[in-house]
Formats: sequence, structure tokens, C-alpha cells
Amino acid sequence: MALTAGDRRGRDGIPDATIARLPVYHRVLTGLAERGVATVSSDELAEASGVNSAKLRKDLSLLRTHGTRGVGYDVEHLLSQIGRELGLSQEWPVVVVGVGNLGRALANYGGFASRGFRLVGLLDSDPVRFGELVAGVMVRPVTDLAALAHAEQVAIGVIATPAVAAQQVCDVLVAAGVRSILNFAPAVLSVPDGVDVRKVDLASELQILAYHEQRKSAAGIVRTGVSA
Amino acid sequence: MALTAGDRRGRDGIPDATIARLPVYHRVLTGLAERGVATVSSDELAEASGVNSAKLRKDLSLLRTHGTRGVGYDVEHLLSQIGRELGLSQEWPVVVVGVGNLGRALANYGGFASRGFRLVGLLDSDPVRFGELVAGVMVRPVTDLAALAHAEQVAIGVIATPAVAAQQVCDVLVAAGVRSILNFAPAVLSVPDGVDVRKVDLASELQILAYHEQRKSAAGIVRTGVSA
DNA sequence: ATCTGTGAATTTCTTCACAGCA
DNA sequence: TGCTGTGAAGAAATTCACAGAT
Repeated sequence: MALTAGDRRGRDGIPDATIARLPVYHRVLTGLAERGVATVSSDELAEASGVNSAKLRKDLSLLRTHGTRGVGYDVEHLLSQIGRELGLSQEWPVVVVGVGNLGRALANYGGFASRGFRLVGLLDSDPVRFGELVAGVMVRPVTDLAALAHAEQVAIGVIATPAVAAQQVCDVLVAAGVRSILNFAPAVLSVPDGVDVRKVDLASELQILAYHEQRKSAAGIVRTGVSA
Repeated sequence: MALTAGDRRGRDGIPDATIARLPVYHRVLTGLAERGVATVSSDELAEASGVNSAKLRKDLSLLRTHGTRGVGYDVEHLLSQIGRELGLSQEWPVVVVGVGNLGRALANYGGFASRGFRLVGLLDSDPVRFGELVAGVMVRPVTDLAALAHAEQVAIGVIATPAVAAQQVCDVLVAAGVRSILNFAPAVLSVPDGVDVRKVDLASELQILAYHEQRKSAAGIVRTGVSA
């Protein structure tokens, strides 16, 4: 889990665990396509994605994909199927709230503009930053958030503010109709039903690593690692 | 998950899913302690942590904690038990490789220094950055990485480089004895057994949100959201 | 009366293992 | 023969529901 758990009905049947892996497959396939690879077997793709090949095949079968027995999967075709499933065929307007180092890093993140996401707003509460251009987008006062979110039909809001501001920003986003939120602030957000929140939490990740590190040191034991 | 799956033996029995939630409990409890709250019930703590209370109780019982029936848990005691379990009682030397906006954001991240983690190195491949002070730490050439990791007994390496450099940096970290890696680069890392990798992947998170967003738009349906 | 601790039921996810198509 | 697709088995995680402590 980056780490979001919650209840999630069967939808049309694609499990969360599978959805969470699709972006990885998509990225690996993109790399293969760029290198001109035409077909790939489940073993190869699974290896490159760091998963078990039976799991990969099961994941793909849930997308009603079809490989060719004895051959493998068509890279381009698989790419477009996964892309469509993930909703990458349309463009999602995104706002980033909080233009500190993290907000800047996110705004400048290449994969952002590249695939399906368009940064339509950068907001901050510090007047010093108003008007500044970051990744070609002008920083606006966070008080413009509601209007902007409505005007641009923002689908996804990214919270990169300090923890204390996070819930408040979240509330404004939700009130403005944003139903998908990516939260980088170390705070638990509460939202109404129908709103999805995913969190990215540096401190948690470090602490989880520290736990395992401690176990490793504890008894000079050789153990099996986790690969991501 | 954030998102790391892999095989993980029972250790002394604490499941991964539980470990991944401990940092959240720890953070919430820290907030309660600061506000002078002495005891907390499983319902309250679960609510504030965004989890089901039975799950919380089960998680805590795995730590051999003990609450008082009819009352709840002692906040301070629970904090120290979770902290100890997570290995926060000792200090973990951390290096960050890649001093772009993301690396800076990580270096300046408050929770870094505050709880159990000490930034002992910032490395980059761009000579322009050498010598620069970030969060009080001088940026050094990435070629110093191996020596530094050895000298400082680095436990955790954070990769905040572009994707193309990630595997190479990872290899150096591993060769230098680092067995816990937090990877922010959009790349699948391969590591030997005994090395833990956790990944934080912005593009994946956005794509997962896009998937759900698409489902929501598809059929104007009211559904249950995910809370983090 | 309240709230913990936990067996048992349930659901979700993973892995195995192999039938069957190319 | 090589590799996919999947039923069935297995493992892990979640949730229920309630006995029992305070």
C-alpha cells in the first residue's frame, strides 16, 4: 500500500491490488516500446516489473487482454489497453497546493505533463510566491483555489502543504468538487464518501524501513528482502 | 500498499500490513500527547487514524500492548511501545542522493531530523551543486557515496535522482552495505536478497486516482471512497 | 456500562499447477 | 515446445461479534 486502504467494492471486478500494479506495467511497457520491442512474454514483463508472472497474467486477464500462447503479448496493444483502463486516454486537470520544494518538485516532474495530467494551477498562501512562474504556471493565492477548481474542472488535487493546512485545503478542494486527492502532508484527512484520498508519507516510509532495519540488525540474520 | 509487495516471513509475527499502519498511529498519538491527552480508546484512535477499530485493536495486540478495559490505552505508554517497535529509539543515519527540488524537499523535511533519522549526506552528480549547503548539510559528489556510506554506517539510502541514474545509485548503495532503500525515482530497482526497497511513485499514484476518477465519471454513480 | 482482546468468519490477494492453444 | 489463461489451493488481511475485564 502507498498505502491507502479502505473499502472498495468490486466495481466491474478489477481488484485494487491489480490497479495499483498497472502503472508499473505501463511504465515498463513504455520503455520496451521505445526500444522497439514488439512482443513480450509474461515472464519477461513480470521480471522487469518486479512481480510474479502468474500474478501478472492474472492481472492482465482481468483487463480482458489477450496474449498469444507460445509467443506473448503485443507491447503496443497492451500499452493502449492498460492506458485506457487507467484513464490515460483523457487529460486530467490537476492543481498543486503548496509551492515549497515539494510542490516545485511535483510541478516540474516530467511524468506529470507527459501522460494524461495537465497542471492547471499552483497555489500557495505565501504572498512572496504569488506571480512566480513554476513549470510555466503562475503561482496564485490559495484563496483562488475554489474558483480555479470550478473553472478548470479540476479532477485531482495534490496537497503539498504543511500538515496543519492540509485538512483545510482538502475541505476547499472537496467543496469545489474535486473527488480525487493526493496528499503529501503528514496528516490524516477526513473526506466524505465518494472522495478518494491517497497519501504519500515520507516519515511512514522511513519508519517502515527502520523497522526492518532493526530486525536485520537484531539477529545477524539473512533474510529475504522486499523488492519494489 | 504504498505499495511494496514481496515476500516477508512472519518474523516474530507482526504482519506487514500492521507495520505499515504503526507510523500513522504513532503520529496521531504524538499529537494527542502534545495536547496533554492521557488515555485514548480504540474507537477514538482508530477514527483519528482512519482505520477500523477492530483492526486497530488487533494491530496493538500484536505488539503485546495492553489497554484497560472500560478505559482505553495510555497514550504515552503506547507511543513508546510503538516507537520501540519501529526502531525509533535509535538514530538511523540517512543519505539522500539527488539534490533537485525533491532532494531538497526531503532534506528540509522536518520529520526527518525530528524522529530517529539523521541526514548524514547529500550527494549529487552535478558539480554546480557541490559545496552547497542544504538543510545544513554540504552537497558532495556522488562519487563520494561509497566512502560516505561506509564511514557513516548509513542504514537508509534515499534515491531522488532521475530514473536513468537510479539503478546505478542503488547498486553503489548496496555495495556500500546499505540494506534499506527508499526510491523516489520512477524505476523498478533490482536488489539482492536482504535488501529492502520501498518506492514512492508520483505517477503511479496519479494514475490510480485517474482510474477511479474515470470510473466515477463513467456512470454518474455514488460510491464509497477511500480514506487515507 | 464501557471498552479491550480475540476466536471465527469472511474477504481479498497470491501462488500453484496444468489444460489447452499457437 | 512455449507460453497463456485460469480453476483451485493457499496465505494474508479484514471484519464481525462477543466473552470478559474494569
